[in-house]
Amino acid sequence: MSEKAVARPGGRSARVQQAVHRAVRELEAEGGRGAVAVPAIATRAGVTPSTVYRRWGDLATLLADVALERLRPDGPPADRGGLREDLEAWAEQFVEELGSPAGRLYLRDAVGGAADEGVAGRCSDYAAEQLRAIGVRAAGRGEAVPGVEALMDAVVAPLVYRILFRPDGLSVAYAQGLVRAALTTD
Amino acid sequence: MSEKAVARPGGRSARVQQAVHRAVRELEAEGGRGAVAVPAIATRAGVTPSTVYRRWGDLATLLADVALERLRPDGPPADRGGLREDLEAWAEQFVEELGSPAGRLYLRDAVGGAADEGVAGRCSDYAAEQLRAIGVRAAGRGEAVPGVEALMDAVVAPLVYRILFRPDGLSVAYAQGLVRAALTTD
DNA sequence: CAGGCTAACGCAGGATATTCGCGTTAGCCG
DNA sequence: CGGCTAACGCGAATATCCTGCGTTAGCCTG
Repeated sequence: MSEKAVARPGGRSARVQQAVHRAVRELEAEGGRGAVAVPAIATRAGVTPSTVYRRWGDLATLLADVALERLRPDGPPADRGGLREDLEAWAEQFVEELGSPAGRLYLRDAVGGAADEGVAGRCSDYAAEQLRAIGVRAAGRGEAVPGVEALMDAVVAPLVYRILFRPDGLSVAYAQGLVRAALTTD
Repeated sequence: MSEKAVARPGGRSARVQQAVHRAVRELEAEGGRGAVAVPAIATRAGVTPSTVYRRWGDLATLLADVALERLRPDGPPADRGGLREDLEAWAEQFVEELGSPAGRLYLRDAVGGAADEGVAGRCSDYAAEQLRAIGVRAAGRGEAVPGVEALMDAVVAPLVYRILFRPDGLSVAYAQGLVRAALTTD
């Protein structure tokens, strides 16, 4: 199932996973996507290639796993005092993190994980969870909040679509426009 | 049905491309994604693997090329007499063609083409062109039409996002709901 | 704190896939 | 009809991927 919950959290498995993930990130940072190959990863992580193939199956699945880790939110979304401000701040960070060529690569890796179909779904769950937290906070302030599904359709989906299919038509201003439209058409 | 613009349209290059594309489709239909490998493709197409590698670079790029061909619209969008009806029909066909596991694969291939970044963009252009045609037709009838960009955000992006990231939350009814929301919030 | 138990690993060898140089060919063009 | 060039075929070298089998790390029971 999930690579996150390993059978023996403190043991060798966890060390190997950390070393391999780290090797992937380092190799990608140093030599770009072309330098990321299983034998090179294994060598840098201090394991044999067969270990990598056994754990992850193939390179695409490993990349999806690494991408999922990079896409996981660091913490709860920033609190700027109001629903609109919170959503705008969140969307701005989203664009800045994933709108870059590197960020686009992570998204592509998350989608491309062949064997582990659930990676993309969990990636989407991250965004939904952040939006839900913002909504709960706003509701606690007495604000009227749109549903998470509506926000996913109105904000997240257009942002992700443009990142993956139309990288040129993306900007912070565009993201903020999506947020405002989502809040006014309710 | 128009073939990709090659240097020598009627010559050997075009024949090789057709044979290779066809081999990819056949192998995928017969043995699934696992059966699609460059040597097998080359053998079936009657060429050598080196030809495939020289033309497309790697398997991901070739798959993106094939996916682009399958994603190309067959013709102008169906005319059902009204803007809302046309959009609903188009969205329904979109969901039925790309919401299947096979359709999802095409979309992923189009996104995954590494060297040829433009494939995803052209795929997006196909959708924009279809929506533009529907809009022009509606305008000719005197209807008020939303802009193509608005429709891309309100209809195409949510559909594609769900296909790639949340395959479970997809249905024709959902697509029609997107169309209606896009037409009422204007 | 010993000893068993099992998932995960290392190693080695083979199968498959990718890259490259070099000679050849198809088909456009004067 | 004959030259020119992009594209192809062939074959070898390299790299990557897969699998079986023995070994080890670390949890668990007593």
